[in-house]
Formats: sequence, C-alpha cells, structure tokens
Amino acid sequence: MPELPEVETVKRQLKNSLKGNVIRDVSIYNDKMIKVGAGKISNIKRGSKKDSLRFIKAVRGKKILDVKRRGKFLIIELSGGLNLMIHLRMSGQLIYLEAHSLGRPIFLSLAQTAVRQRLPTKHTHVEFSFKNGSRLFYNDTRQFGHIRLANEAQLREVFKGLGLGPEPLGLTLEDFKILLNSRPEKRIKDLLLDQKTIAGIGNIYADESLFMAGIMPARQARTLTAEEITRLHSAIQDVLRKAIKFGGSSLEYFLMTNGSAGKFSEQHLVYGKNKSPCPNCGEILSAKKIGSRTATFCLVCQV
DNA sequence: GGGCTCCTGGAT
DNA sequence: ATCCAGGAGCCC
Repeated sequence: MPELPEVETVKRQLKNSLKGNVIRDVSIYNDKMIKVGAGKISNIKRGSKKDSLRFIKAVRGKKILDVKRRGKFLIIELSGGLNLMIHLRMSGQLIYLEAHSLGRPIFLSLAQTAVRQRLPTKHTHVEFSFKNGSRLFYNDTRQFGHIRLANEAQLREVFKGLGLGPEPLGLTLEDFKILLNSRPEKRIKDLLLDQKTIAGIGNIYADESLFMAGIMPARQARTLTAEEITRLHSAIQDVLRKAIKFGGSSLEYFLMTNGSAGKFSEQHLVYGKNKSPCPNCGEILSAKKIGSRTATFCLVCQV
C-alpha cells in the first residue's frame, strides 16, 4: 500500500507520539520481518531467531530521538547511534496505542475502536512497549514489509545500495526534466514507479498524476513536450501534497497510527476506477498492464 | 521489457 | 477455483 503520502503521514504521527519515548521491551512474533545490519532483504531467506534476539537486546532501553522518511522508508532514530529502517510494502501498518485507556478521547472512529479492541491481531508481527506504558504494533497481512536495525554506517550502506532517486516534493522542474532525459526510452509510468529515478511514488500516485497532467502512462519519456513535463511536475507535487493533507489513501490495509483511515482514497480520480466514468469528460475509464502494474486512464483526456 | 517470488484474503 | 491487490528484488 503505502506510498510517499502514507509513509509521510505515519512519520508525522509517530514523530509526534514517539519522540522522547524509551523502549521498554520488544516482542517479535514473526522473525521474517526482522533484519539486522546492512544485508539485502531476500524473499527466500529472511530473518532468524538469532537476529530477533540481537534486535531485542539492542533496542531495549533506547530512546526515540527522531522519526524521518526517505522515499517509502521510515527511519526511527534511536539513541546509541541505532536506527530502525522500516518498509511497509503492500500491507504494513504501524498502530500506536496510548498508555491509559481511561484517557482516551471519547469519540473514537469505528476503525479506531476496532483496531484498539483487537490488538495484537494475528497479523501483528512486532510489538514495542515503551516506558510510559504506550505500545506500537507492526501489523502486516501479507508479510512483505520489514524492520531493519542498522547503525549509522549500515544505514548509509543500505541507502547507497538502494540508490534512491530524489524526493519528488521540492524537486525543481529543471531537475525533473533531467530525470526524464536520463532514461528517454522508458515509459513514463515505469519511470515514475522506479525508486532509483524518483523516490516515493507508487501505483496510485503515478496513475493520478498522469491523469491530472493528461498524459498516457505508456508514452515514452522522450515524447513528452515541455508543456507536458511542466504539467506532470506540478501534478505530482499537487497530488502528493493533497494526499498528505488527507492522511494518505486507505484501501484494503493502510491506517494512520491511531487506527483511523486516510481519506485521500475518496479523492482518487482514476486509480481503482476502471470502467467508471471519467471525472473530467464522462468517458468510461480504461485499464491495462504497464509492466506488472495496472494502469487506469482516460482515452479522451490523456494523450 | 516481462515473469516469478515473497504472503493473505477479498471478489467473482 | 482463479484473479487481483498501495512493492520490489532477482532472473532471464
């Protein structure tokens, strides 16, 4: 699920609630989710009892110094020069429970109530408890995500290996043009999804920004006119900023850290709306695979 | 480029 | 029973 706006939402909320907290203990229910050090994340061989024990021993007693985001990665900085580098992949959630149930706000959304009553769920793989009595749950139905423990050098090594492209928010038009020129033969949607080209955009925001800019997802980057590049650049900034304002998009899995849904999904123009009328012209929207991902678009509004 | 893989679960 | 899903690494 989570793309830049969802991870940014989680980052802001965790920063607010976790900063200064001291980790009392960690429970790891699924070793697969844990990685220690700078090694690559492999589908086949992931996590081990031994790594989990090292992880728990290392983070016990550490204080949360800051929470940051890079692309779709969340970075929780701990005392002692350690970092938790988290990727939620398709279905990861980070849910934060405050210490005192009596101090809960009176009006909880249905989603919040449901989440609070059930935790930990059968999809809770890691649970942090803090000295102030609060808890943080890592839930991940599909188990594609991970939590990596890394010191500063290992963190740098991992990011170097990933070779993430620039952040889209704040990227200048000039730099965006340079990015597109660097891979002119690629389809524009493939470029937007490639984290080495630009970091943080996923299937939702690629489709939404291409629709907003009036560009077909399968167009080769080199065929975009100057006007189209300008429109796409501002569409990306607009859609990401607006999605962050709405707390991201909740579809099947994504939730904010308080367990409530991100509301930007209600604002989607084309993503997930194949065979519905185009919000701009009324034409029935189309979908096809671009690479391995479904692209949804309007045959009239996008050229 | 595309295909397969890691998983679970909802829709059809 | 089969297909599909906010991701991404590895393999041709």
